[in-house]
Amino acid sequence: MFEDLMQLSKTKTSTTPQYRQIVNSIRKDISTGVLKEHAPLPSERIIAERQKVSRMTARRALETLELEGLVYSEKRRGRFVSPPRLTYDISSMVSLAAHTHEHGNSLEIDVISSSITDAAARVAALLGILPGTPLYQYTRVFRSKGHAIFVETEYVVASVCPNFLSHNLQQSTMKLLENHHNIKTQHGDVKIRMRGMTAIEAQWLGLQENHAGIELEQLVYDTNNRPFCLGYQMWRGELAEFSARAIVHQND
Amino acid sequence: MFEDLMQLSKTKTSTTPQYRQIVNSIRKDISTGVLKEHAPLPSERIIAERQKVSRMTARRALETLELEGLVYSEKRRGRFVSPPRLTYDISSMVSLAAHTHEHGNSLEIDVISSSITDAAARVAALLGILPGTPLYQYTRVFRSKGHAIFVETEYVVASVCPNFLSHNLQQSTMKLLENHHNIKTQHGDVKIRMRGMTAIEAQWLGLQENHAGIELEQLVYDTNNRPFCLGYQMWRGELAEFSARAIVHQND
DNA sequence: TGAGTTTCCTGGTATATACCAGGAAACGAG
DNA sequence: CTCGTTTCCTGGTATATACCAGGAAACTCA
Repeated sequence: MFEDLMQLSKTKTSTTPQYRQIVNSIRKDISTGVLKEHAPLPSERIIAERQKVSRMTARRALETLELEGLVYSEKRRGRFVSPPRLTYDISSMVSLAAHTHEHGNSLEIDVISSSITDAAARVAALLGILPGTPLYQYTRVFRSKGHAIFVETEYVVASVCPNFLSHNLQQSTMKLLENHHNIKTQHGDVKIRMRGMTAIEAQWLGLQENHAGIELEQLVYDTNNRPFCLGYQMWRGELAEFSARAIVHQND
Repeated sequence: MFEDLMQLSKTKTSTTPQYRQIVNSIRKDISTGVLKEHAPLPSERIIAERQKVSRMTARRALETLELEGLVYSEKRRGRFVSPPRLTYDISSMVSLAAHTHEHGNSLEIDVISSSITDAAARVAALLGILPGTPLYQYTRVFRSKGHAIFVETEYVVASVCPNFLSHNLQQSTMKLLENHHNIKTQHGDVKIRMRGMTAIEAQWLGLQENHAGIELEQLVYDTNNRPFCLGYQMWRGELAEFSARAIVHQND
């Protein structure tokens, strides 16, 4: 199945570590299209055998490719070539679903859970409400062509949108709130940071624990300048790209 | 030196992998302040001995903490506790140096290299100029309290700012261009993505190759809506946090 | 004292081996 | 043909060992 791969001339005399030579060879196969997106990579054992290295060395090579973002692994299924990144424009807070639809990539949304809860201290502080205030809370996984991209958990102040959970959550929250509850979004404060995934996040996305990810925290304000929605998105780091426009001087 | 650490009761019968138990114990030491920022962690060999595991298992634990961003390693010097993240506001494209100064963290700037070059194809395309057009190019490392935070390479169209390199580059580029060349920044298009560091980037920051980082690409436009500066910042992923404000509806 | 060398300790690379758990495909019986 | 079992293959965890290269501190000689 991989007869054409791994035939590189691994220079024994080189000072480049063996695992890095394997990395370079696979990287080349990916960039030249020999290995296409979502294609399975040869297993650790196969690489070890072909390249005449120990399995641990082959493993190190594959883990390096994961770190670089060229490869992702699904728990005990194998490793695969990462597809191109999906750009998320944080300046326009329109629905990502709508946005990608325009560009030909449809996004599927799985609702993992939804409930009404009491605000925890940290969430309450950000939303400017008292701890214990009722909130709608729901978690959704976003996929493209069946492949999970990110998982999102949102908290919406319950008082502003009665019966929120009776709606179909497989759509943009901002549009839903605008259409059904007359809440218009004014702006959102966004924070972006990198971190390893928790066990549960990795499970939602079908990845292994500690997969590198990018967390996007969104605090959304209505036209009264009051925060009404707090969201946390956890993106697969190798798939995410965020774009924004920073305005410095108004050009009149 | 670490007598007080690592005295956890590693539950042999638990299904939690041993290396994860070590991770949890160290994580706790960090969150409770037993290990403070930039404090050295026990070495792989020490942990192996103390915890009665093989060195490779201890190593795995430490690498997991690096993935989580709680720990960073300097090549062959050891591993250290990561300091809190530094937030960079991409909405206001004021100098990061000025911004952090207000908040009490001064930033040191090391100019690694500076020169005048011809625009490569990719750079030219983004700047909307012809390949081969003269550009000023310089690379700077930004540090806080002696610790490297990110490295930046910028390309500035040479025709708009003669003798650019004669200025002291240890300051904000935007302010320098505004003060000395009358170029006012109108806006910037920013892209943020995660990726492993290249060998040279890791070297600049004193980290090991493939350290997880966040790349920030900035294309800066003047008040004539013409791009004049392209910058790439490579941040240590565990130290970076980016904030932005997305405007949806104008509130008049 | 001060400059050069030596020694120790760090992580980096690498091998060979072992067993486990879970996904998936092949197989086999109804 | 379909449902359940078995078997194979995947990565995940873990050990014990070996040698290398480079940072840093100690040590030593002028």
